[in-house]
Amino acid sequence: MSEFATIVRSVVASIPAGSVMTYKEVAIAAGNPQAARAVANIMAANYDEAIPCHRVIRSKGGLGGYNRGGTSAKANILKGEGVVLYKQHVHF
DNA sequence: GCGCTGACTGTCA
DNA sequence: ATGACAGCCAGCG
Repeated sequence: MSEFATIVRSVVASIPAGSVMTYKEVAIAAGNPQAARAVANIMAANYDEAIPCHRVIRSKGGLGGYNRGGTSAKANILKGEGVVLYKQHVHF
């Protein structure tokens, strides 16, 4: 794996419960502000239980996707952690 | 090593 | 306010 992927995982794993980060923010934190797609790809292709991908959302507030139960499960988990959701979109 | 795909984003029409 | 287009990057066949 590349260093980028490692940093991305670390960043995502560092997101506290009740908080969320956008793919863009994660990409920036990983050192590549333009690599939002790559971040999403890493999440989708290399999911790990230690990596709370459900706390990573789209810049528009959409949940994006989830490879472990679907968007619905993702929304449910976020809501359970204290994130305010409104019809599957994060309420900033 | 090349080309396609995707849980994206921002801008233009 | 929607919809379409293009730019961007890493992973996989």
